[in-house]
Amino acid sequence: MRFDPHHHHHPGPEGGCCLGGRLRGFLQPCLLLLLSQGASHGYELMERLARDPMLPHADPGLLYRTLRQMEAEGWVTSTWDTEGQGPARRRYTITEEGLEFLRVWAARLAAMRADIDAFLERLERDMGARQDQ
Amino acid sequence: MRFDPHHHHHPGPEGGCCLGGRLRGFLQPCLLLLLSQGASHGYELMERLARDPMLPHADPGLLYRTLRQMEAEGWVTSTWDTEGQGPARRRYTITEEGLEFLRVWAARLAAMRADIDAFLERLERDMGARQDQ
DNA sequence: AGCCTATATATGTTTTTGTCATATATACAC
DNA sequence: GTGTATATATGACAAAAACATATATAGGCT
Repeated sequence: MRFDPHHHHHPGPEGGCCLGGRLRGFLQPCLLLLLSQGASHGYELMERLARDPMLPHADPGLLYRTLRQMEAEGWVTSTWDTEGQGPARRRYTITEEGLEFLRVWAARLAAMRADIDAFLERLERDMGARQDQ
Repeated sequence: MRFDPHHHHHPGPEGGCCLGGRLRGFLQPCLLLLLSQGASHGYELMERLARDPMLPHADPGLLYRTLRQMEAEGWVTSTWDTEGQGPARRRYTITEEGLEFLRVWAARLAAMRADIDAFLERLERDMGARQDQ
């Protein structure tokens, strides 16, 4: 079966992380997380994202562009890989700066989690009070 | 002292929620939360956001446009308020649909929180393993 | 009257991010 | 050859946010 990016339709609550599309720039740490486990190329990263229930699906256009941007930023480096069958792959490797950026994202996410908690608590209190009326 | 939207510069970790700007469309539930506590107008909402350490600061342009959008969506209604001194205010009142939308956001935030947890846990495991090498 | 500040709303432009569609090329199976 | 899988890339567009600016009312001060 061909990998079809148009079979996206977020199948519901069963699988797929809901942060993609909502949390700005979240694709970058997701790609860095995968690359921290070993070098890879765009098509494979796309498949790994699609298979992984903890990570959001990515549009191919966005994915390839994001990888190029990350290279420009210095988070990854790339080399052409012509070994193996099929068309040439651009093989991406994470850099030390990329790992550092991933740690920055971790701190950012922890802070966001705290903010979400505070917001939800307040909402619950307010909405609860509203029902009591 | 005049209310200056350009004194934004996110003063650091001391105050202000970091979700603004990162979480797409988050301004809407923030405004609805404030409006659920009573009708208000744009300028006042802006000041309340700026004062509230749990909510993100909003650019005036974005805030007024967002309020008009929310009215088009049916989450709020507005009437001109010419009482009191100064220029006329557009007074916004939350609707039943607005409250419902706020509940939808609550569910969305809870799901995002869970996804952040999962991501951070995995990151910690992976980065921990990397250090052990 | 003229000027400044506070109050209040609104529009215009640009950047970033994400979505959707499409183009291009290699290689293998039939 | 035709079709499918693999692989990368670009173009057009939409939404949200950031940044800049425009407009108007009203009160205080000189």
